[in-house]
Amino acid sequence: MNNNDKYIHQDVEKRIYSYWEKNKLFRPKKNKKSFSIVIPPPNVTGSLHMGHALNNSIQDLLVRYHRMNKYETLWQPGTDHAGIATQALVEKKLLSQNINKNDIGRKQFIKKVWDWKEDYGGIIINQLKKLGCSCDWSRNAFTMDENLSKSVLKVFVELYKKKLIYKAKKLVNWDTVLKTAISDLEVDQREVNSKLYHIKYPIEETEEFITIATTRPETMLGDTAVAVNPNDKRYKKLIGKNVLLPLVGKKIKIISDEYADPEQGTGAVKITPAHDFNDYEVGFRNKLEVLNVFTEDGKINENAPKKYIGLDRFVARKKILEDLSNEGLLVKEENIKNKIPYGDRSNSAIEPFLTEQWFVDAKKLAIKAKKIVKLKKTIFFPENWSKTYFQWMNNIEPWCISRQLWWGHQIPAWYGPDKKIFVANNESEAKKNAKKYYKKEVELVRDSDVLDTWFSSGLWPFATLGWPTKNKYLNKFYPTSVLVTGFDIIFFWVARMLMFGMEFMKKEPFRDIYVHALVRDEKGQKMSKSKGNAIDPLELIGIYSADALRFTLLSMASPGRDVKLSEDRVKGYRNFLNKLWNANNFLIQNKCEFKSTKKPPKFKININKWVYSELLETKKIVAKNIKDYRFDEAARNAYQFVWHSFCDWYLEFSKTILYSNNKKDIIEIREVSGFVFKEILILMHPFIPFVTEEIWLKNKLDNSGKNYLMFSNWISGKIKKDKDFKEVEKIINIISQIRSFKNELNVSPGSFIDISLGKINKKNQVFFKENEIVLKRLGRINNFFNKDVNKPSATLVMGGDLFKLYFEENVDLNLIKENLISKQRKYETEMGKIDLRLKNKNFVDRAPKHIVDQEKTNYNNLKNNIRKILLTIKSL
RNA sequence: GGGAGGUUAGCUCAGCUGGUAGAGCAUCUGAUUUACAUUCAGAGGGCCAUAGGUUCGAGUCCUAUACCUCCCA
Repeated sequence: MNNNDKYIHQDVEKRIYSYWEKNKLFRPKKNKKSFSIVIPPPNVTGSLHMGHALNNSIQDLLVRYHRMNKYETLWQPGTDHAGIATQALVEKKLLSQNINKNDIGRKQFIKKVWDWKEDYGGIIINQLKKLGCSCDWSRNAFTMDENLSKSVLKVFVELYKKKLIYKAKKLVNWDTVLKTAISDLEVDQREVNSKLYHIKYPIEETEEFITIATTRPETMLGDTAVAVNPNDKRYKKLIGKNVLLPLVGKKIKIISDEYADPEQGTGAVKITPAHDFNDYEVGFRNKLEVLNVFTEDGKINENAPKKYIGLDRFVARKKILEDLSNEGLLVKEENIKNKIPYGDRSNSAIEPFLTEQWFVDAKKLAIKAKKIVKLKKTIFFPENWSKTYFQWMNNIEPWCISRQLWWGHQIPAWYGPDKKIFVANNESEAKKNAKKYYKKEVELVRDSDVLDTWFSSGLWPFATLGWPTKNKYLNKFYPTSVLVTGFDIIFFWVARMLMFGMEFMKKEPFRDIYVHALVRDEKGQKMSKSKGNAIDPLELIGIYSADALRFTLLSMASPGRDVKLSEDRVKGYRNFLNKLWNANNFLIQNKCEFKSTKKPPKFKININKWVYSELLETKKIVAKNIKDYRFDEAARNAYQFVWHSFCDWYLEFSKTILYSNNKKDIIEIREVSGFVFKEILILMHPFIPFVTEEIWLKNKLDNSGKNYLMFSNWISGKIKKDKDFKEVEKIINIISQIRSFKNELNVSPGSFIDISLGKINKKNQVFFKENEIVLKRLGRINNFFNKDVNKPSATLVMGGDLFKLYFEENVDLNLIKENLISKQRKYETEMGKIDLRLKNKNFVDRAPKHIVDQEKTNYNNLKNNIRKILLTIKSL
């Protein structure tokens, strides 16, 4: 065998991909029905990880399947601008060149970001291509593109007009490293080991103290009250009195509020409205002063006593504890576990921080978005995710959308001299409105903040299709057919697309939402770079091929399960590609005919009927499983058919004819095997596009570009399981039994046997004669005897008939006996079970008739088998 | 605290509206002039987490319990 016949995926993938691109095969091709998917836009700074690989393998399967089957298919690709991540990355890069972004200014900085994007923003796109993704790259979108930016402005302006966007001064989650507000979804609550400090606050005009417990003593500088529960007897008499705030020296009141939990800590809590969400509420109810003692980068500000000003919050904590201890006010420290909010980008502790920000009234937008799912116009797969969705939507909070960054969509709000807000699509429009309002020209200042990246991603399903401009794409492809995504962004992204889609398109953005699992390592650990257990998909592609990786991920994508990826699986599916490749080699060597025709050749040989029927059945079940989003099942069905039915059985059967002198039959086999194999390429293409395309082109099935695999429809037809089909099933059964029997008797599998047909019925005799060649070759049988001969033999019971087998080598009679006896026992216990069932009157009366009949038949068959076994044992 | 999911062969997982427990990998035994050693044939391996219940019949439905994973507060 020469090397040209090996499948070397490294040589193939690049060439095949550029062939697809060159022929513009990823663009939608006109058709009646339409199918569309928008890609979950990967972060422009990102690189392909296993989650992407799974997510996009699924999408590509769906897209290729529909594209092949008469759908005008669009897979809309793109990336998002990842405000914080990208800004941080470019900032860091500039700093390494000793450039501070504040020195070059906003405009220059943004230019630098665009430069960076030009150079590196395409990395993940190229990686998706390596995976084989058939996105329409001519439509590649970016959330900062002109068109998308226009949509963002329009949405902002309209929501503002509808009062669904507003500006407010509130406590927000503040990232002190990135110096920006973030939304509550971007906050990670992490359990950490902390200390609970018990601190005595002296009560005014007494010698007494009230002891409060806190994990954050540094915030006491901003305390404006101490709260106790109104029902807490211990503290009842103290309500209304003042305490002297230690270290600060000012008087604050002891108030009563339900928020104080008598069971927690000491039952008395310090209230710091500016630095705690709960305290803020308490402060609001009790009209307390809101005193901010932090700066935007987490240092103590000038509202605190002088000695603490400028200290970092954690340094201040230490210092304050020291000072309290010196004054004898620190009662005790308790080790506890509690949850600390962390920013998911900066990994730093998040501060509740009082600022003015822009908010979306998510509660109102959620109404229609909930309804559409409730009405099942949009359906989650697996359905259970809708519960998660509703739970979040029912408790949705205002969404903080402003970010104190430069990179992103700058908020289209301008301020007049008196801070009056003018929201408009552009500056001149804002100016016009201002002039109307002030009755003269005034200087306007634009809001310097940008919008949350998810705000623009929320418009993805229609903005990428050209909205707000009306166009045929939007008409054709919105609502999109299905969204394929991980459950971790149901809130971040899916819910927001549903809200915006319903508000602006009045229609759901997608019919189905397929939620897939997370990819974990083989031990079930979440993959992460920091743990070092991340498997790089590109590395696997390099070693085992993109097809192998895709097939692995698809076959493991069971609903509701995490995907635990092990390299062995990928290896196994690489072997599968090799199998396919070699089957093709075999067909070529045997001059099988590859024709692009859709019409199957005429055939009458039983194995041809059998394989054709199996093919139709496989296509049907695979198509059904794809429709049901059961990619694991679909992959299994396809694998089973190709490897076992086609390669292991059919091709082996076919050799009996191909190597014979029967010219007519040889021609039929050549036609049918070529036809079925061509259909296998079509069947497998959505799963393993590269190798199938390579074989397709190698066999010139493309008809010089007139017949693209990518647009070849799947075959369908009536599955016929006639007499011939059943005959082949029987052949398989008999051969398997002979092989198994030999094994049990320690007879070498390569040896030949003779079989006596002497005592079997006429029907079976005819069957054996008719399928003589096949049975002889695959069953390794030399002769069929018409009568029993006088030679040592073993008896095999197959399908209720007794066959005498004569071996070349000596077989231990005891072994045969043991074998038969053990079989007999097995049958007997089985019979016992059935007998018990049949004697149960309740069963016979109540179970459906066909079940009872089935049991009876089984019983009789077993009985018959045992009878024959006993006969044989006797004869030994 | 609220919610979701999981527990089936050594490992990773299927198992639909209840009707004799399956696959891949791994293991073991064997094969080899053959399209493929990235191969082929065969075998062993299961109290379906536990305890109740419904049912003629439960891996499957119901109720508890235990342990694991995740989400929200």
